Amino acid sequence: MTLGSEDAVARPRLGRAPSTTHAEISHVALTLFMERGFDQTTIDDIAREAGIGRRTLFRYFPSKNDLPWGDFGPLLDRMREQLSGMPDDIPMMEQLRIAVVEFNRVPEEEWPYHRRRMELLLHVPTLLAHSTLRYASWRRVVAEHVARRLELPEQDLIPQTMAWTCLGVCLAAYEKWLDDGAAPLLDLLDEAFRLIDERIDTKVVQAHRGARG
Amino acid sequence: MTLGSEDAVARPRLGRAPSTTHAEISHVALTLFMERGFDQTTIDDIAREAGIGRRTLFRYFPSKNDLPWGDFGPLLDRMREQLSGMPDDIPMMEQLRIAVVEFNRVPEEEWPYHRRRMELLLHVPTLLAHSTLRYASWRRVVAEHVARRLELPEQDLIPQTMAWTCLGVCLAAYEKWLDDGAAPLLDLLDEAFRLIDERIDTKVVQAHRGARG
DNA sequence: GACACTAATGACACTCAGTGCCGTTGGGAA
DNA sequence: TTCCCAACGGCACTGAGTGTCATTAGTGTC
Repeated sequence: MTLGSEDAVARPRLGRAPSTTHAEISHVALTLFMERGFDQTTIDDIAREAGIGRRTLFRYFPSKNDLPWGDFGPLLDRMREQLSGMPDDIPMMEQLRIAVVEFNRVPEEEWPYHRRRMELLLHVPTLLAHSTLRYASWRRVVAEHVARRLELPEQDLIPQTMAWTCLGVCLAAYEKWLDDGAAPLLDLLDEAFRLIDERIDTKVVQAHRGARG
Repeated sequence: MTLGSEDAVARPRLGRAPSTTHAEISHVALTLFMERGFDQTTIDDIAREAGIGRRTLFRYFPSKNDLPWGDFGPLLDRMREQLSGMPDDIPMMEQLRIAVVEFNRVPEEEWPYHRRRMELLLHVPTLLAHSTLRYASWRRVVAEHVARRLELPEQDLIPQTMAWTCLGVCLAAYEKWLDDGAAPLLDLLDEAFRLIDERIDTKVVQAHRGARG
């Protein structure tokens, strides 16, 4: 859930060079969004501030809602690879915990932007809604892994529900991170997954017991 | 997750009478969306077909994305009441199952529309995204109940995660319902909740055992 | 039946997101 | 230098959503 690296990978030396990067535009947008609010910032404001044409901005990002996200695809690929390369002798929940924590690791220079990013994504209704589409591909990665691991079809109830649960855990950890501001994100995520791993099989039992006793 | 009753409750007999209802507009919209596709249907198309002005349509629904939903608020209130009035001697997961099944009960005359509605909400990206905002209030109701029941703060990890899990279960059941088309929705929901209730405490253990053994 | 009150309606104008089109720009290769 | 090609940016257009305001149509009163 971070912005990812610059786009400068290895251009096949042909045609005019790009005049900017996803990261640069995203940073400008994040700053303006935090200053004026998401709805009060127009695409023209951002384009002007970034020193590019409005039309160009829409070539980098398909919509205003995508601006805070930066470049999401590569991160997802990395997580998929990491999960599929995970040794089988690790318990599933632990695999998921490790992969999720790793997925959320952000280069230090991105930290201030990452906080703004998540602040916006979780609290601006429009962005909250749009995020669903990103989360859907993320959940897919989790569901795939769980399905493979438990030898079930991906569409089965267990992998699907597990993916939703993982997403919920992550978002709860993010909320906490934004709230108290002191604890490092990765610690919170790690802790949350351990807690769920430990309690997920007892919380329902507790409820039963509480009801029966 | 249905459209709910007509708006004709008990108008305080003053001023001009409304010329239509949420349900009526929603039905017109659902029909057009299914015929031409969501993106290919404009607000003007719907207003014209419903025989009202474009401006009037926006007084009934705040956005195009809200058209399939109808009137959601009252349903949510009903579920909240039902959960809070639930006897304590019923296990929590069973309480949730009953409330969720009841929440999804739809009057028979709504059935054909309900199918279109869910088809759209789950498969049109824009609507899928927008639904998040509705789901958020739904999750809140679940989280509130779980928190009260387990005597935890609502913001705690367990209630939050439980709410996400319930949402995931519901959506998985809905997907299945749309897919095979034969089984009644309420049966699928009931079945899914029972399955999760039964397996949620073993699935992780299975994974552990599978890994260790 | 005329009048007053009030709420719903619809027409108009406006902002802004997003798209298609097309001529321009500038870096690398021949 | 010239050619090639991708990135750029301007322009015009569609469609969602909003603010404003005059009009319409019920209800109660005289």
